Amino acid sequence: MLTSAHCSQEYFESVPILQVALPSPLRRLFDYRSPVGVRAEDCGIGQRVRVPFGNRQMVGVIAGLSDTSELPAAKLKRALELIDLQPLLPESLWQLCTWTASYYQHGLGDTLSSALPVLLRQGEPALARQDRLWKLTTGTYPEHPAIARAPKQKEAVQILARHPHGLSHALIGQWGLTRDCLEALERKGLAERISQSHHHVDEPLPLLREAPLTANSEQSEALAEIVAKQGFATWLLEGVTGSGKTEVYLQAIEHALRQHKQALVLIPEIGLTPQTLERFRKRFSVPVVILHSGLNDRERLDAWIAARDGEAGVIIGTRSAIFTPLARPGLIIVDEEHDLSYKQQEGLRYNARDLAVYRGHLEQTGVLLGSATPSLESLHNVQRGRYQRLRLTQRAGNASPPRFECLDIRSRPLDGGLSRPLTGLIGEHLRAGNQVLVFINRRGFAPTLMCHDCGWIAECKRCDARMTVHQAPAHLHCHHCGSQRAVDRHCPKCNGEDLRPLGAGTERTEEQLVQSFPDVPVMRIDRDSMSRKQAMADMLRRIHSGGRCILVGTQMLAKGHHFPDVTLVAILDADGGLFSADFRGPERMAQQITQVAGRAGRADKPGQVLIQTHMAEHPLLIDLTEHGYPAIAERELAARQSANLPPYSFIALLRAEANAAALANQFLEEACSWAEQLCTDNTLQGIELLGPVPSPMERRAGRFRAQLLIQAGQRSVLHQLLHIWLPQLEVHPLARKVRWSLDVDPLDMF
DNA sequence: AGCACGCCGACT
DNA sequence: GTCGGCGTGCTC
Repeated sequence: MLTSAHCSQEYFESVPILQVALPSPLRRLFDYRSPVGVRAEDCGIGQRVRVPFGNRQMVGVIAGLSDTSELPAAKLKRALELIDLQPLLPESLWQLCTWTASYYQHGLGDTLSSALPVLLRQGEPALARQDRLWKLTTGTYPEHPAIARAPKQKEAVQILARHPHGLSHALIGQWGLTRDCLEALERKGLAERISQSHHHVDEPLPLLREAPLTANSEQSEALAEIVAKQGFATWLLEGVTGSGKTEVYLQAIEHALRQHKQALVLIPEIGLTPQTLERFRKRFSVPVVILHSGLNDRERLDAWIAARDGEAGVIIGTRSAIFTPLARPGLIIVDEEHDLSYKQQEGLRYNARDLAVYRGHLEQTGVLLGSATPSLESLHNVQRGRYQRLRLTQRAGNASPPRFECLDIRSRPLDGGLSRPLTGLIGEHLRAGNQVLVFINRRGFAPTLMCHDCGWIAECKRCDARMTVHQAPAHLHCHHCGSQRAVDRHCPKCNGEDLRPLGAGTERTEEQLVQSFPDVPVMRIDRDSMSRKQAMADMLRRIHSGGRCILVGTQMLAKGHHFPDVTLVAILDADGGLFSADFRGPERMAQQITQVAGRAGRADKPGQVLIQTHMAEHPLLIDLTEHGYPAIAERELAARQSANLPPYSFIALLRAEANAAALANQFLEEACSWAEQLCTDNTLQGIELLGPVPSPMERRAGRFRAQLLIQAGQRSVLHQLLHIWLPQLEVHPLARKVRWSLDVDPLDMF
């Protein structure tokens, strides 16, 4: 008979090797023996371990178990601690992460780092804190005399009253409550803390706090389609601005909640408008968790746990929220699916919209993509029958769509970017007591500073770019690397003194408008004027209080907000998108103009959109003004097809940058010839390697950049190549001297 | 990526 | 004599 000592001895011999994914750019797993005293059956895939790595410690995730290791036993270290006794993520989310790592050619450890809240990466336990559940004491009511003069506490009582089973401490912030306030109630004997009963009573609490709006026929039709479908389906909800997409979202969520499921809502980065969020909060009585940038690490983890454990009914967040685990996944919504902020532009370059669709497939839920200006990728998926199209064409209250016009500004004088006819038109709208929105996609005072004597232009010392002139405070600013310097007083080339700002940015346009309309408030909205927290909220309040005013701003104006009193939208310079180096230029331009135009007007005040251009005969502008975004989308899709560009082909972009141009280029040249070789050896058909070429802006922040485009007719072939190519690139001697990255499905070519 | 080790220039 | 520059190599 074996003694217990023998037992444990035998036991440890049989403990498998842990293959651990670590947060390091090294795209491989590291083998460890299990921690002292941990039983084999307690170690499983998806659990975190703390391990020694080099001379430091790291938290990693077990990604595999094996009986053997390629490493000699002597080199194997022992993990220090098993952090989780259960997998951290539900199976479907684990699969989403491993798929993401493989699709975007990124290390699993690094991928998990992007997917997990900071505290979990640091080894914090992933359990809901048990001890804090706030609840009213029996007999407490909102009109209790003890809180008659404490409005905050009164509100807290009202909120707690809606949570008869207790409100988790983790969520109090989400309901706008503070710990202090609840503790005050506790002292008054009105509220108490109970320990969490982990079994939620599935009592049919009222789901809604307020009744849904009455859906119009189009909304009802869309909802009927959504509700009818069980399991995985992707819908493209194409709705002009003001057609009530949000109401469709809300009612689709309601349907998911009624089935005791959760809904995940992705919104663009700047789309977090307080008004929209308030609508979600107001509608549902289930906890609505909002992952906004103001959360600290602890709050973020609490929200994550609330989602994973099914405590939160609706989870709203930006790009990274796609990795929030759900106990009972029911629906994923991606609002403004065309928005570029869904694509991460560094490190793990994932596209949250695309991952949402894959996640829906994994979890067998519906995925609802919404936009007034859908991406060509999504429209193409509709054509191929992969997505179902749902349309909303009527604006609320039968508001008529804005009238589009182009204004040819060739040989017309411009003051601060504004032509005389436009200034006249602005005056008319203001005299009618309306508001005007002026869109100019350029911050600062002027994009160029030029010497009038010799033609010298102020350039950035570290980039192939011009310095933008800013006023208040006056300085030159490079928008590409952020470097700043004082405005030159003399031309460094000819010593002349006549240095002139050329062209217009938001500051100059604002200045001109103030001059032209001295008695009308002019409000500038761009990154510089909105840097103060709350600045945006203050500005919006002023605008919504009505009365004539002029809004001048960049894209910031174009996202999410609606300005009902605006009757004129002026787009000062539409031409940028017409000769962009990027094949997506026209698509972008059409989306941007359509989005800005959509900010204006309502039923009783039809809107007008005026586009200043030097290319009034350009077919793109004509199509856009006469037939709107769908016409442009159709035209551009046809162009992409004949040029064999995405979405009719699949691309990846290998970027490299180095202190010397030759170095980056050499790396890409060699990478290119390896790829050619691999294509021949493995008979990979239909792959084209374009480049390497210098990036459109070759020098940026003092580094030289170049790129190599890989294009394939089939996605699987592209990925076959990437899978064998990347491990080779990684060990290339030059790979350590240049900064390189691979972008699968790049959205811009810079 | 970090972080060590390692081998050559201007300073207490 | 040291502090520190970044080249090279490793992380189970």
